[in-house]
Amino acid sequence: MHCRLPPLELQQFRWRNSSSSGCGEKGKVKVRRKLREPRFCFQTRSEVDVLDDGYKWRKYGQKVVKNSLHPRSYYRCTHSNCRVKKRVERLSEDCRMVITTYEGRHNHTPSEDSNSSEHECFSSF
DNA sequence: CGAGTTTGACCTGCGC
DNA sequence: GCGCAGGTCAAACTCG
Repeated sequence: MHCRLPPLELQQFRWRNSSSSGCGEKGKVKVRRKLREPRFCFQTRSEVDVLDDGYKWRKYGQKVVKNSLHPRSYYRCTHSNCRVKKRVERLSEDCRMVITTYEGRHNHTPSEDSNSSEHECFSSF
């Protein structure tokens, strides 16, 4: 049963408001929502960081967290209409164990497009 | 040439 | 109020 939820849920999501000084043209100072999308945490034991779930992910950041001795990777769905994000963290105790946290829901079919694989059996938050 | 990856800088929230 | 930790973006670089 690798469905245990790590203490990641304690973290809150915040969006950076484009309040770049000097860029008065921005105007979009309104916060991008506190992000109320569901989250799906998965703990998988794999040698690879990214699991090919059928979607295309683009890495947009990497940070080292104190909780883990390994850096955490941040991925984003390449689809323009899909703002789903994925967080991949490696356990310090088990470098073979990776925690994949999905944020949001895909509003499109996987890149394969072979069939609408409704593998959304994720525990709806 | 384009998409994707990498790395650093910057910002925000929370704890002390 | 300040410092720390975590998260995101943007510019530059690389590979296909």
